[in-house]
Amino acid sequence: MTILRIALAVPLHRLFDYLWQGATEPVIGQRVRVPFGSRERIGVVVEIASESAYPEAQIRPALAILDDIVPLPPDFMALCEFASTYYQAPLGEVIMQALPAGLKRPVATQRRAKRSVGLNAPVHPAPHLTNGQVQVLEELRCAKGFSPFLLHGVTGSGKTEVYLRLMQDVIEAGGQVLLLVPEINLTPQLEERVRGRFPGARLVALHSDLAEAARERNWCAALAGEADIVLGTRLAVFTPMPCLQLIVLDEEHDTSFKQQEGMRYSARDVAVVRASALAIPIVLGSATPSLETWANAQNARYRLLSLRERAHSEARMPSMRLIDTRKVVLQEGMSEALLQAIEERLLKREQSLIFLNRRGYAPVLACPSCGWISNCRRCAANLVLHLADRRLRCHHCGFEARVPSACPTCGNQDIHPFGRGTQRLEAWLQERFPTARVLRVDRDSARSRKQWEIMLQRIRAGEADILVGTQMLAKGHDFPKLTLVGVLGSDAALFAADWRAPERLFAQLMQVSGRAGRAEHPGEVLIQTQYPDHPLYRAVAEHDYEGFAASQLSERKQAGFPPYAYQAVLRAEASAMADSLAFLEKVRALPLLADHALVSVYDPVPMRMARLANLERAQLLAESPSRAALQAFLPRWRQAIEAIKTPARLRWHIEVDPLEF
DNA sequence: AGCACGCCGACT
DNA sequence: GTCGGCGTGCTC
Repeated sequence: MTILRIALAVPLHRLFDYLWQGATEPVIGQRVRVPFGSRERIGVVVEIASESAYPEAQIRPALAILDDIVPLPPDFMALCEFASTYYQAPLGEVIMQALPAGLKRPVATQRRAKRSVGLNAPVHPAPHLTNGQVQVLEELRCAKGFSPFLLHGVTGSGKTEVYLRLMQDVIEAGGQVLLLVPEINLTPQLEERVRGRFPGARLVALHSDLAEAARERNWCAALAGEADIVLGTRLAVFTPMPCLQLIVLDEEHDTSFKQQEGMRYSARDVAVVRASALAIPIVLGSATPSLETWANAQNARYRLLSLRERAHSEARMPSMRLIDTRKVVLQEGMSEALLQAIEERLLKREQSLIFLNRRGYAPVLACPSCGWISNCRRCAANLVLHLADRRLRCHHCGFEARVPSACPTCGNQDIHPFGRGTQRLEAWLQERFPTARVLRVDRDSARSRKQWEIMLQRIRAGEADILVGTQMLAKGHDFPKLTLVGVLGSDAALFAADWRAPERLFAQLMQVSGRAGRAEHPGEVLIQTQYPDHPLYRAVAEHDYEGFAASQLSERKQAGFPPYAYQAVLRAEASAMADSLAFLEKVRALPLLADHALVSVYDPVPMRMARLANLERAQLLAESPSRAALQAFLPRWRQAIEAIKTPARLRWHIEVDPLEF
């Protein structure tokens, strides 16, 4: 008797046994079509056994073993098993989320083995390396077996060139490379640059924007070993690659590497585990590494490599100025110094960027006579005024309403927008500098990837003088004519309840500063703040990541926060907060905590965004100074929670290593 | 998660 | 009299 133990995409932490009566010999990692309940499903063979613990009469025969693709390789299966255990996610869901949609459907759709057309990218010659790059490469090339590296280098220091050289070695030796980038960075520019350097190699992209057929084609090319380079976002960390010999993860601090739905994994952490299991090198790159990664570099778990200078020796670091807004008169939130700096750029036909991380016209609409403010009825959040299309919008759930002409509570016609967003700033700047071409770049003006591409091109071509943008504009783009960056409204993050906010603010400010002045033009950064003496701003002004990181890490150590503690949260959501909290109280009272002395479980608390899309959310934090202790606790905890009878319509999930609370 | 089965309210 | 609401339980 041949029993196939099958992983299916259901939220159950178990495998399903099926009888195999076919002529072919089954192999672990093959896809199978099986009857499941009243319908058919695709699953993956995880184990092959000669008997089953399940009542024999209830075992159904598997319908077919699918051989349209080669079996998923053992290292892929092992990676999924790791993720399943580490993140407390059912193995079937982990495996199936890694497959393209077409391979999960039980009805066989027509698949054409069409080769993706290699775009004829212009060939880019390899530039000359700086001394720093040469040194770093020398060290990287000595790597044997599992070697995690942190490549720390300021914007423009030439990290990408280092990746490309390293990739070249691997490709020439016949290996595959996995190049992971944050969502926003996956632009045709990067793809073209990589293609241009390896005209003979096959590069495939894997990200969520890809059409289903293209994604499947690319994924299959990776699995078949035909793709030399896989360039992808977080989901690509699970791409099966039989000859994988190098992983590069750029902008490792970027939070888009964290999956926020379903299995909430960190693609960066999974990538490191994958490299470790395969005994291959992995390079994490960043100008502002996450504190977790920095701590790993400090304690020598990762090897730290630094690029200290910009690759164009004539391109100096931008000069940084903090403008104390307590002492100056502001016009629409802008200081005279900043306005003057913009004016100068206009005269010199250079570009300015005003960074304001707040979309819309104004963050809230309010009635001064009765105190009404525009609230989302589904969330604990304000409705943001978007004057461009006269709508009030919730940035959390997407709820929209038209702008009322009078206060809905008291009828007062004199309601006002409060605060400032990018739209308001754009309008004002256009009025203030009537001959300048003002371009706003945020998620509203650059809705699709296509629109975003067009905007990037226009900026690069010098078709805009003043850019007003959110963090969209901060990340990894080269604007040769941009020499001034102004930062507005960043003080709020200094005092946010979220203890990771300073880390994010620092990274954001360094990143946006990096937009100023590349190539031959020196850059200038003006940060408007009421706290010019705050240590975070001082560190930013001095380009002092290391000092900032050291002080943050010592604070974290003092407070017992990650990376000096390991965390998992249990989150519950229901239509009433009382239900969510009551459920978590029940979990809190579970007796098994006594067995896990090194694990603490705190009291249930409402989440920071307590109400989202009509769901009231609360959470319970589990914490331990030992990752092993937490990992031992989690499966037992999860099982005990599963046994609790949950009130109707209450949903819960566990998130390991949460980034937000 | 689906999807069936099952038991109570307003409709042709 | 039935269509359908979503609570409950099961899936090898």
